[in-house]
Amino acid sequence: MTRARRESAGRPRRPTMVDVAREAGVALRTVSRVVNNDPTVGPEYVTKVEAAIAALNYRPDDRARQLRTGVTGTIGAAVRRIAEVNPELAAIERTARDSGLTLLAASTDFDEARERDILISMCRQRLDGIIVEPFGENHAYLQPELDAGMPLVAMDRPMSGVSVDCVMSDNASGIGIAFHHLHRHGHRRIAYIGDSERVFSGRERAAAFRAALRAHGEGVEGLVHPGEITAERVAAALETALRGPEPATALVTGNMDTTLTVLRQLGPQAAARLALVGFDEVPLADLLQPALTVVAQQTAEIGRTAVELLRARMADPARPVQTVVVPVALKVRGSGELPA
Amino acid sequence: MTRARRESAGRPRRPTMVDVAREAGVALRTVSRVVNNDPTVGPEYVTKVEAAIAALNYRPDDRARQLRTGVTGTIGAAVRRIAEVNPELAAIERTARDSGLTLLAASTDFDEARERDILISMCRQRLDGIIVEPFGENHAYLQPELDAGMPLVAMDRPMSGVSVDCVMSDNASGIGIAFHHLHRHGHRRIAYIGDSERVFSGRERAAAFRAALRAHGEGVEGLVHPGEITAERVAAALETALRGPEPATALVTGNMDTTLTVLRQLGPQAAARLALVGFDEVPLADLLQPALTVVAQQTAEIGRTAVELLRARMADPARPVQTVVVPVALKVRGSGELPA
DNA sequence: GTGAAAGCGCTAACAC
DNA sequence: GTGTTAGCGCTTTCAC
Repeated sequence: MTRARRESAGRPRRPTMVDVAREAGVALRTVSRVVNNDPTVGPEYVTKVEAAIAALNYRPDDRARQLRTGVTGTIGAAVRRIAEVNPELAAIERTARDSGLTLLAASTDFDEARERDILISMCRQRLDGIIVEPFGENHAYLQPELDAGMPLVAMDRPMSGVSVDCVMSDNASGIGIAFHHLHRHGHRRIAYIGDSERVFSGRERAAAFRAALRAHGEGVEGLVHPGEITAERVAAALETALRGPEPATALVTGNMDTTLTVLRQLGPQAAARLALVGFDEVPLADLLQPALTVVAQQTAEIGRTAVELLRARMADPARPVQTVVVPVALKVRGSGELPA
Repeated sequence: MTRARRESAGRPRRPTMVDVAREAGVALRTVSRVVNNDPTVGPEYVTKVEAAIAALNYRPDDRARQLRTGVTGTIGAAVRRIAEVNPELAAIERTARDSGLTLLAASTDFDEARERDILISMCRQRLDGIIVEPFGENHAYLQPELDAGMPLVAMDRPMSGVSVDCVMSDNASGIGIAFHHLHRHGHRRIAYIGDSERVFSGRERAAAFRAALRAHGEGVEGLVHPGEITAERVAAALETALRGPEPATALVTGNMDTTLTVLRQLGPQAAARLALVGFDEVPLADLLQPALTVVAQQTAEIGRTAVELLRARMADPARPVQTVVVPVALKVRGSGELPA
């Protein structure tokens, strides 16, 4: 009766294994064996079953298989942005695919509530594991899921409130490298503009820059400008850094958004004269004039490691929690080598 | 016994509705009602059940719900690249979310076999619908899925071998706009470099460019260069177009990859002198010198429409197949307004 | 209003 | 080797 109802609703019923078994004249179990390539099935049965499958256009229902076996063969990635340049995500996808895992990717969109919705939904779907580029400030609500055995790995930033595996860049070294590169090219007043210190990486990078200034006996005043990345805030920071009594001759930007905002605020002429090293790779950096010197994160390595950590956790839920720090690399292209 | 085995394997068992019902001292059905916010449950039952849920850290298993109800609440997007700038995908995600649908995004990665694997896998998962940016040349293998009622929408390109809803840009108009813009700025020898004519959009755009040339009484020889987008091929095309006896004074590029390859091949100085209009928006187009004039696709509109078409198809499997053509828009920024 | 029982489509015991 | 049976965790008839 259920069936009759559904058919009359307009949607054609899909054949199930039962239908295939009847069509082939074999038992349900045999069809299941053929579908799963069980080598212990007699070849004549294989032929019969495959014929029936083709005749009915049968497609196994993965949902039922997943419910029965308990595994989905799918891992989730909750990143701040899919649909933007995101080499970590690309590496995650590649690595997952190579491991025979399907990737379910979703954007948290810099929204704490949305991040929570997505993570909870992934848990309800009983995905085999989750990689998250955390955004929210408190993830204690995930503790029950972790207790229930859900494998979870943090990428780019650690999580607060729960203890999970994590892979991230060596932010402090990257800022140090940028500073020293400019210093070596003769600059003595070097300024920093970057993300808000409410954000983990913003905090780490601003602190590392202050440390670099102090290590060279320089004062900090007027040179370190963390904060929201808006045109107004960045313009004000540039004004302070470059127009004061002791103007900076070089600039380090703390992430890609900052770099682009700075370039747009300065305009092509001024930008071409300012020594600049950006943290994070920038698309088309090589086409700008001068081409942009950056400290690049090893994004492919980060994404790959995230999947490796996740797989290790899936294989052994009891293994100790691990944090992997990936080194960064300076890409010398021109803007960072301008003289003072 | 099964349970004991699984527990001994190290993975803690998650509580099910049965456990919640026992804990709360109510029937299974009542727990289901509470979980689904059925308003006909007595308030004291709601309290008891919610207490039990909290006590056990119960999370419903979506797989079981999906199997039972037949719907997943999830649509799939098989695009050529997630993890690259992909405004269509961003719009799909936004629109899907606004409709209460989860998005499962996967990269076909310009690989026909992979596209096939992904689409078949999405069908096996019985997703509620699929949006595909088709890459392969023959999708007849999807016919059984369509017959079985799987809603499917093509984006950016039509599909061959099956008849499905489609949303795409007005390629021909876009090329015409680019040509006329350069023509209006005094150029008479205008060349075209673009994607291979094996690709649908490459075919449409090259044909439109030839038509524009002819409409202005110009010859075609040496001016139209469709083909693979490699540094060598583009360099050769540039050589032919710009260094011949009648060198072109302006150039139309057929997609983003072509535009970037041309800019890299020319180098900053030569690029700054060539009148250029690109098809497709380019990241950081405003930061180049001169800023890049492009024919931009209305990507947000395309992604939104793809979801709308899919939802319409899900609601009414019998509705006639529809193709939506979205207009393009010229973005005047500098490179396309250089004199001859 | 609530509760018992059937069943979504599949896989895994177990006997044959 | 193959067939029968139970059950994954949930929703949904139906009687109460």
